[in-house]
This record gives sequence, structure tokens and C-alpha cells, in this order.
Amino acid sequence: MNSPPRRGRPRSAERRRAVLDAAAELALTSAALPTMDAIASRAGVSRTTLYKWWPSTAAVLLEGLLERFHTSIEFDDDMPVRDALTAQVDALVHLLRDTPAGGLIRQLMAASISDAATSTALLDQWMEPRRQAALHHVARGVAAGELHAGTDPDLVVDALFAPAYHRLVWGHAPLDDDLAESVCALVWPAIAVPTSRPAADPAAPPAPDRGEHA
Amino acid sequence: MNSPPRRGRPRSAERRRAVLDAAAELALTSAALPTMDAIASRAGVSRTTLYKWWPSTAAVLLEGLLERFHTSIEFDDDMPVRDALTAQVDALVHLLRDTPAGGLIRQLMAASISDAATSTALLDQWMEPRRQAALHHVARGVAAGELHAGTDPDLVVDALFAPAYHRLVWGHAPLDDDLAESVCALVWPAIAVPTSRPAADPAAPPAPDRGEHA
Amino acid sequence: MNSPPRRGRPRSAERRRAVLDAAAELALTSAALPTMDAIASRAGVSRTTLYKWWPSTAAVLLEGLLERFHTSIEFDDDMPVRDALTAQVDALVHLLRDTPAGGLIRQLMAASISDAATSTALLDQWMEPRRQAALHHVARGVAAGELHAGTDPDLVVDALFAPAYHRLVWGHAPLDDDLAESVCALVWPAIAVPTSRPAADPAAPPAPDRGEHA
Amino acid sequence: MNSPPRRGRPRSAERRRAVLDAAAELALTSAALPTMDAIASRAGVSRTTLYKWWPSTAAVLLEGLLERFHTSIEFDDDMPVRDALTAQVDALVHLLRDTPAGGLIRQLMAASISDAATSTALLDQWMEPRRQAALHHVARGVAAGELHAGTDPDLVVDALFAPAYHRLVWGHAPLDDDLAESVCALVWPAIAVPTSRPAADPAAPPAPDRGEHA
DNA sequence: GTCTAAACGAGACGGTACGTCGTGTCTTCGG
DNA sequence: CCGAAGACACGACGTACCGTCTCGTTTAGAC
Repeated sequence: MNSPPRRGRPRSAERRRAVLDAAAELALTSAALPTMDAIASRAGVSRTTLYKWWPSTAAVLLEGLLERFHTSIEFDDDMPVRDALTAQVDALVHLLRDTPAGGLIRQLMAASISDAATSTALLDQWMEPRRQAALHHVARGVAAGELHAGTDPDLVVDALFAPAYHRLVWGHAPLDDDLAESVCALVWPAIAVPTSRPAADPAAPPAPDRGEHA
Repeated sequence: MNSPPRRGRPRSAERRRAVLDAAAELALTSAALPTMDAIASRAGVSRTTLYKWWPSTAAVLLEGLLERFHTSIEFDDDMPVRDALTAQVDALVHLLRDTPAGGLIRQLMAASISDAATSTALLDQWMEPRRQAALHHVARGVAAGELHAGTDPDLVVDALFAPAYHRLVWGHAPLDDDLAESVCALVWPAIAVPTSRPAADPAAPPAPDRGEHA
Repeated sequence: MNSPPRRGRPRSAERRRAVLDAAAELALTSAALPTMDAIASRAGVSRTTLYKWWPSTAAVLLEGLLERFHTSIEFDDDMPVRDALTAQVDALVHLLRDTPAGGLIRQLMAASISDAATSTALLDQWMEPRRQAALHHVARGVAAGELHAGTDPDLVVDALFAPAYHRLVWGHAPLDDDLAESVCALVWPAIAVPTSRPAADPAAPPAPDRGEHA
Repeated sequence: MNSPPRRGRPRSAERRRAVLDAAAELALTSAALPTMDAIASRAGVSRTTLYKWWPSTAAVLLEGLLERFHTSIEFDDDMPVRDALTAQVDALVHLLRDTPAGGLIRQLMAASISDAATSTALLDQWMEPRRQAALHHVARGVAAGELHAGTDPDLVVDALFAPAYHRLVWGHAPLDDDLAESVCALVWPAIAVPTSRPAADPAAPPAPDRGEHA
């Protein structure tokens, strides 16, 4: 059951770390993707080693990115659906704006446009898990009768997340603190099933929808 | 009022055309940005001439893009606001999906991430005119009382356009024919002032939902 | 006998001067041959004009050189042969060392090595006139019985002039003030017919020839 | 005492050879200095490699030249001084006329005029060793009382060698078989201490010195 | 005085070579 | 077998001059 009796010198974990860190630092201090040369010399590692374990700088960057931010996806199923979705978008906004992830994602998006392998990897390992988590909450909402049955989950999820990426890439507007909340508020009326409570007060019901998240 | 008495050999319009066309063709048949070398030889033009008029391949691509699609922005002020916005988004979706513009925009977005000059140019000359046109319609709607006064125009415009770019870049979902309509429908309930129709149903007003947060 | 009835605008003498001067100045302030571009802009003349009148920078330089130093060749036939030859060599040494001619000749020699046209022009218009003048004096010496009849004039002339050019090009030793005199003294004993002086001391004759010039 | 434990891939000797040969061939079949491009493609070597080891085509040429003709300098101290010097000049004449060295030297002289690095290298590695060897023989002659004590060694050496280079560069006269002998004969009477032979005929001595070589 | 043909200025253009940078592969040695 | 060092081929970069070309604009002498 244990691994086969590995022969030869084992791979050095320190060097892997050094490479991932060096790549991230370089990516964040320059507009363009770092070069293999630069990563190698910054990490104090030979180019040979680099090419042995990663096919491109984008691959290095992606591995570092995923390792650092592998959490930040899961959310409680006990949360109200709207809160859960808002929290996810909000987490993304903070990630993109306040952590190195934003810079790395920018570079990786650029790389993925001209490189199919990067594109696939980035989609599968970064985007899809987050999309699936969001889709899960949407499905939960539909199942619970909180959301209209005809809701297009993909569209809703894109509508929620796209503005954040859009502003990250184009830079024409800031990633505000309340962006997540605002976007959810913008989408919610169209998908939420009106709660059939006493309905006594026509003005009240909608209010709770967002009063507590602002 | 005529042009100044041009000295020297005039610039060749044919060569300009050949370059713009060659660059576009190359960009559309390969994943990565074409090289200056490739554009020059494809266009039958010397590299020197290329560098004389354009600083980078992205600049060539952008000029060709703008020249081909300089229209497609203007919309009738007599249209209902919602129709006007939907038409704009729809025009973008068709441009990105059914014309070379989609491929060119992808490449240019990638380039703009690592090159500030391209970023500025693309934003100013492609994105801003379209954004302004959309903002104009939103303002018109607010002025006419069709949209809530507190509407955040930037957010609304981003919410309308971002999904299309998002799908173009990530490719995780198609640019459907009805994407524009769907996105507008998703956003509309949150921003539209309820028409004083029979007004029989007091539960309808999603409106109060957001009047105060914009 | 007069020139044909010239039509059109005549060539500008000022520009010709400006070009020749600019070329010489540039050649003297840089190790390498000046470029056509540099000459043109320095002279305030268009490149077109330059190419119209001269095929290369070497041609410009040569024309300027010849114009400036077209004299400095002729010497008196009444001078003693040895003095005449010494004076010629001395004139060359001063030209190469104390005037711009040295720098120009260096550049032109370099150019002539890789360009046949320059080579021919330089040989015909610079070297040959000087060689012929020297050969004339040698022939005069032979005719007057001052020099041995078997003297090889070409060899003697080369022996006299070569050291100066050699030092100019290689720069391993200076062009001394007394170089001309020293070289002549070195060659003279071998070619001079001994004057039938008292001839008392058979060992002495060669010594005085160079004792006083060394 | 052995070499340090060489790390990395060792330099390829074949490529070095290929480059040196290609450069020499190109230099000999064209008037101008070969280009780095041409050398690289002729040698089947990448331009990068070329630039890694040599800063210019002149450097390549010089290295090839020195390697091929690194001998041809040393001469026997047992030889009579005059014979030794004549042999040296003769060796140079043959080198310049009958081997590729002549062509290479021409190109290198041209290059050295406009490039200080080439100039220094050519002087130090080609000219100086030969000059020193000649100076050695002259010093030997002075020490042995064969040459006048006041002889200027630099001048004598230049007088001996300059004519050969002069004719190589200017091409106005051929490098004859007997050039070395003729030049030595021309210089000898001025520097040789008369051998105290019978000294019977005071008029004869100079004559034999050159009578037979003219 | 025109007329006119050459000289001239400005600058676009196709080329060739430059020297550099980054890539990815290969070769050799040491841990 | 891992890793370091470094040679190497390749492709693109952006620049410098080259020599040619195509315009428009002088300008002095011929008519």
C-alpha cells in the first residue's frame, strides 16, 4: 500500500517553495509574466530544475496561486442562500483586491488567452470549483422554493461574478467594498420568489433582504 | 480649410491596409498575438515601416479593430430605455461571437494586461465609447422616471456588459443569442420604477429593495 | 570650349562646401567612417542631395581631402636630390601628424581595403601624384650620377614613404619630427654614389652619413 | 595541478573550428569583412553562440589568423644577424602573399582603424611578437659589434617591415620574391659596421651589397 | 517676364545587419 | 535520480544605415 521504494535523490521541497514564491513575487512586481530565467535566478534554482517540474511560468504561477488560496470556497449550507452567494462574491472581491491573488489572476488570464493548457488548468482548478459552489447554492435556493424555478443558474452565477473580474481586468472602476452586496441586490429581485408572509406591510418584506449585510 | 501643403512622399494607404488586414488574419488564425515579423512578411511590408507607424502588434490590431467596427455604438434616443440597452448588449454579443472582433478583443485584452499603453488605448477607444453610450441611456431612463433615482449607473452598465466579456474570455459558457435579453431581464426588476398599472398587487414592488443603497 | 548652355538650377557651391566640411569634422571626431545620415544632417543638407553627388562617405572624404591638400607635392628641381626627397617625406609626416589629413587618410585607407572604387580613387589621386614626384627626383638623381644606376626606384620610394604610413596605421611608434631625415639617412648609403672626395679613410665614409642625424 | 573540476557542458571544439574556418573563408572570398550572420550560417552555428565567444567578426578573424600562423616567428640566434632579419622579412612577405594571412591581415587592418579593441589586439598579438623578434636580432647585432651602436632599432625594424605591409595595403606594387632581400640590402649599408677585411678597394664595398639584388 | 529643367528638401519605403533576450534542449559533472 | 552549471539553436525583438523612391518647392538661366 505504501509508495514504491523510490530510488535516487528525492525532490527537494524547499526548492519547490522557493520557486513558487519567487514566481509570485516577480509576477506582482512587474506587469508582464515573469520569465523562466528570472524565476530560476530569483529562486536560486537552475533552469533545468524549473523545466523539469513545470512547463511554463503560468503553470508555476497557477500552482502557487492554488496552494495559497485553496480555501475560501466552502460555505455553510445553513446560511440563507442569498447570504451565502453574497459572501462568495464578497470573498472573491477581497481576494482580487486585497491579496496577491488579484495580480496573479490577471497574469494568468492573459496567459490563458493565448495558451490552451493554461486556459484549461485555470478554468478547471480556479474557476470551476468556485462556480460549482455558487451553483450549489443556487440549486439549493430553487429546491427550497426561495428562487424561481425557471432561473438559469449559469446566467445568475455569471451575473454575480463577472463584474468583479471585469473590473479587475479593465480597471475602469474600483472593486468597492460593497460591490458584492450591490451586485446581489441588483440580481435578487429578478430571481427571488416573493415570500408569501402575511403580506400585511407591503413595504416591509423586501427590506430584510439586504438590511443585515450592508 | 484644406490640408497643409504636405511635404515629402505621402504615406501609402495600400500598405496601411495590407498591414491591418494581415495582422487581423494572423490574430484570428493563431492563439497568440502575431509577431511583427509575421505581420510584415504577410503584408509584404518591411519591418521598418511597421515600427514606424505602430509601436506593437497590439496597436496594429487595435487600429484595425476600431476601423472595422467604429459603428455599432449609436442607438436611437426614441427607443424605450430597456430596448436600447438590450440592443446594445445584443450588438456586443453578436460582435464578439459572429465577427472577427471577438478574436481581436481577446488578444487585445491579453495584451492590455501586461502593457499599459495597450490598456489605455483599448479602454479609451473601445470600451469607453460603448460605456458612455450605455450610461447615456441609463441617465435618460432616470431622467424620465423609468429607473430608480438611486441607480448606480456604472454598476448597472457593468452588470449588463460584463457577462458577455466574461464568457468570451473564460469560454466556460456560450454567448447565446438570448444572452442580452436574459441579462437585461435579470437586472431590470431591480432598477425599473413600477409602471402605475392597475397596481392591484401590493406584493410586486421589488422596487423598495434597493432605492436606498445605490 | 565653354560649357554647354546649362539649363535649370545650378548646383549650389555652399552646400558642397558644407558637406565636405561636415564630413571632415565628423571623420575627425569619431573612429569610424561617418554615415551619410550624419553628414547630411550636420551639413544641413538633404540625404537626396548627398547621394546625388557622391556615392559614399569615402568619396566625400576623399574629395575634401584632395581639395584641402592639393598642394604639398611640388618641389624644386634645383634642390639636391636628397634634400628634395627628404623634404617630401617630411611634408608627408607633417601632413599626417599635424593636420586633419592624417585622420582622413586613416579612414580612407580602411575604406579602400573593402571598396575597390575607393581604393582606386585614393591610389590614383592621393598616392600616385606623390609617388610620381618622388620617382621624378630619384630619376633625376640617377641621371645626374648621384645615385647608382641599378637603383630600383619603386623600392626606394616605398622604403622612404612606407614607414610614415606604417606608423600612422599601426600607431606603435610616433611620427617623430626627424622621421623623414632618419629614414633618408638609413636608405642613402645604399643608393648614393660615393662622392670622390679625398677618400682618405676607407672606414669612415658610411659613418658620417648617419652619425649626425640619428 | 590539473584543471578545476569543470562544471556544465563543455564548449564544443568542433563549433569553434567551424566558426574560425567559416570566417576565414568568407573573409577571403569577399572584399569586406564578413557579417556575424554570414559566419554563423556558414559555420552552421547560431548567432548567439558567436556573440558569446567573440565580440566582433574581427575578433573571430584574428583568432583564426593567430592559430594558423602562430609559428613563423622564431629564428635561430646562430644565424648571422643580417640573414636572420632577411629571413624574417621574407617569411612575412611569403605569408602575406602566398597564404590566407595576407587577406586576413588586410581586413584586420581595416577593422583596427575604426575599432580600438581590434587595434590593440592586432598590435599586441600579431605585430608586437614579430617586432620583438626583429628587435632581438638587431640588439644582438649591436651587442656583437656588427651594427653601429647608435642604430635606432625601432626605425630599422619599421624600415624593414613597412614596405611589405605598405604594398599589401595599397597594392600599387607587387610583393616580389626578392623584396625581403632588396629591403635588407637597402638598409644594411647604413647600419652595418664595416668588416675590417683587407679593405683594399674603398669604392667596392657598397656595391656588392645591392648589386646583385636590384 | 515667363518658362523650364535641374537642384533641393522632406520623408516613406524595402532591405540587411546589428546585438540582445527569452525559450527549450542537451551535455557534463557532483550530491 | 535530483540538481547545478552552462553550451547551444532558434526566433523575435527594436534600432541603425543603407540606397531608392516619390512628392512638392525653389531657383537661375533660356527664351
